[in-house]
Amino acid sequence: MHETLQPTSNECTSRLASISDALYVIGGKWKLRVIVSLRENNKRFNEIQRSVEGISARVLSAELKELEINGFVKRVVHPQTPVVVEYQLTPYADTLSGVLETLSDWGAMHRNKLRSER
Amino acid sequence: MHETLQPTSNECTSRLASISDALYVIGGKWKLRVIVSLRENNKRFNEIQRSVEGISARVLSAELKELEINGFVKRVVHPQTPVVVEYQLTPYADTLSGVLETLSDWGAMHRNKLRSER
DNA sequence: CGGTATCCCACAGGATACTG
DNA sequence: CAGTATCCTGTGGGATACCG
Repeated sequence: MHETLQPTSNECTSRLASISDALYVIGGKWKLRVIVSLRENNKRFNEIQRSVEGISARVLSAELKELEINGFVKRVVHPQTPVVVEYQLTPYADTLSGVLETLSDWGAMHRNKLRSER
Repeated sequence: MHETLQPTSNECTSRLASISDALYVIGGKWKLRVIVSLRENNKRFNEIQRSVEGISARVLSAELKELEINGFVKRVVHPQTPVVVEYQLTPYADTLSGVLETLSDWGAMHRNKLRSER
């Protein structure tokens, strides 16, 4: 059961498909950033918008809807006055922890590499 | 040194930045797919194009250039006749292994989840 | 084969204004 | 605050043709 020295072509072809599957739901410019913001305990619409630099209300609204449809986010309305809306990550969103971790670790490493090169 | 139960807000803010850094170079529709294809030992232009479903020559050409600029790919010309061009992943591209692995694992898991739900 | 050149357009997404 | 509506632009990227 030795592994990962050099994956076979078939293994890699399926990797290509799996990567595509992943990118289909969490790809794009904003999805992961919004999720990370939610993990940061930004739960309110405007909080999220402020923390995700550059996203517009219209786009954030759309992204949150997609994330909800795909089971990552739950929209909770607290019927007080004034009404408070809260976005929560679902347990399913936690399955992304590994992805987020390796990606942000890599991003940090890459940034450091660039800095040290200049 | 316990960790990762609930990251602090600051840790997460920097995660947001790191994720953005990562997405800046490997985000977008094609970058990771092209890299995976190269790992699959597709080294020739047309091989890559055939394996990455849907990519056009123009776009693949542009992606390969960006990947080269960012240090993931090396373009090697073998001066035979006819000339053969080969694209190779650099050692630096290997630093993406973890990202690719978690992402494709997650993609496979997600696909299975969707299938079992229908 | 390994691309480049052109042309074109759908659509992601920004800006701004507005609403309950 | 939590969005929606409108309008508009940029550009990612497809199609096709062509070249050394």
